[in-house]
Amino acid sequence: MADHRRQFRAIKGTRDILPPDSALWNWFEQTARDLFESYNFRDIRTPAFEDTNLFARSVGEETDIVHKEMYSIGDSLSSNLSFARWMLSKSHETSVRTHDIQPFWKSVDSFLRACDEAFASEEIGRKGDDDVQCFEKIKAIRSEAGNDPENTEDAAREILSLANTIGLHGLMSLRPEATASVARAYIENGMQTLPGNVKLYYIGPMFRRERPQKGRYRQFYQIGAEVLGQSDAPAIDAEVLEMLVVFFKRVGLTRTTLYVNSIGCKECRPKYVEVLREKLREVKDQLGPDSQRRIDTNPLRVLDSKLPEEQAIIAKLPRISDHLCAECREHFAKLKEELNMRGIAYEENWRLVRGLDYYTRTTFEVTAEGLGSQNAVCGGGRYDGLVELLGGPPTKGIGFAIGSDRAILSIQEGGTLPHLSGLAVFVAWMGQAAYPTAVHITRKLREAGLAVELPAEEMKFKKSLGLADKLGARYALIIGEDEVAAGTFTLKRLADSEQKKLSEYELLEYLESERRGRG
RNA sequence: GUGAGCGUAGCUCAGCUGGUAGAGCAUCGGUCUGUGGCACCGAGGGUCGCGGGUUCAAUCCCCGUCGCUCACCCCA
Repeated sequence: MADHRRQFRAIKGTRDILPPDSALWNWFEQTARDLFESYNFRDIRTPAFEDTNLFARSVGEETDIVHKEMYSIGDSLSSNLSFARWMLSKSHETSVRTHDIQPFWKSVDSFLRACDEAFASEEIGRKGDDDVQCFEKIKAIRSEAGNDPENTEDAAREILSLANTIGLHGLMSLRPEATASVARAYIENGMQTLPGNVKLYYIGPMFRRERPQKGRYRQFYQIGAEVLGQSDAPAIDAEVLEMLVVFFKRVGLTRTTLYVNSIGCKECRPKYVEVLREKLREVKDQLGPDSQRRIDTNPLRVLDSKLPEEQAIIAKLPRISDHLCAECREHFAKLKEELNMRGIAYEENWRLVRGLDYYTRTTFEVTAEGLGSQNAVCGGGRYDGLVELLGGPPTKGIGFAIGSDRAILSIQEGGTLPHLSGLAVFVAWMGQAAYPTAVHITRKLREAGLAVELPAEEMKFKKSLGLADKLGARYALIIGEDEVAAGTFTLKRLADSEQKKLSEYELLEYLESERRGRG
């Protein structure tokens, strides 16, 4: 018996994309394919899940993104360990709030015990050397910190980050993005030996364990492109941006804005971050609690703050454009020249930053209308450090990812919707004598590439036409006694009721040319 | 993790200081056995998200819970 209370429903943050929306999605993705191929990008399909460490390393292991925001499966160590780690981060939060470090040390001890047990279990063969090293390190820090209460804060943070890396061996995660996967595939398949720059694109679902909100899902879809190779010529960046702009134009997403910035390289950015941090400390008491926290954790993110009362302060902060090294400044200037030459409209946004270390120089973002606070439909940038970070040869890279969910939402909320052709022909047959003819001609029409609906059961003629109308068919093909006797078909155009008698040959000719006319 | 708003038919919603439910659209059938869109008539479809409390009586009031939505945090 069906129990309404226990009906299955899509998991939080996931959804069904149904017709007719799914046709819009297919068109959206096909438009990307066609366009990207014309820029000589090629499709790459990587697995939907990968070694957790791939994502952990690319995203920076010190962040808690790994444990909070990814879907991970197959933990080879005991769930005890996961629980102990969770307790550890909880008690750290509490310690920070209450300024009482004692509960944290207790959690550290029970975490170490959990490690001991996990290492000693039958799964010991699967633990990594890294795990043991981290384990020993935590032990060392823990005993040291007891003697030096000055540094407990730093020690705690280090322990947390070490703890987060233990037990990741054999752990797999659903991909939260695809750049790391593409970089991994590039390395694994020796693609650096391919001629020229390697230009790849991908289309598919990604997974992040975030609270859903407007345009934000736990399973969401991205269309991305990456250029990997030896060159970091600004023209590559410009071509990627051109392709992006053309894409948004082609899908009718007109009210978009492209923001561009340069965040320097590993030489100049750290210096800027320090300058920024210094300045932020000076104005600390004028900032909200979130921004105050970011001064230490991620000063660049302060620039992102949306709080109205902070805007005036942020406007006076030092800008990275004044702190770029000569090479980066040159690269950015050339990029802007290229964009102008290509007639690409953009806005320079010095507050557009990316937090992760492997990002270099060019960053960009596209925002669209009608999306509430989640208005970015595309983000990207240069990541010259990533491939090497993942153990590959020194390689330059740039790429972007378009959030399809949001982009399509924006199209639906004010863009120009494409006219997507649906059902071409509804075969309105009546009388068993007409049925074999109906089956035959239906197959012929389908072979010619037309979408055809053939009712499985005989219907009253009026119903038949009514259904044809409701299904949105462009034509009704009428086959009854008269047609069978005369060996012809009656084709009725539903839009204007125009009707003509045709032979099979004429019918196929007519409908095929009509189809070609529709593109 | 935090906050706010909302849960009544497939969809959009109504429901009066509390008297165990309605409309429009959609679906199906009929008027209508060779001509759709219109009109008219009819039908199916609901333990009013779930649990508890107050009450003679709860869709309505109270508490809890689950779900959805939006925003914050985060955003690779």
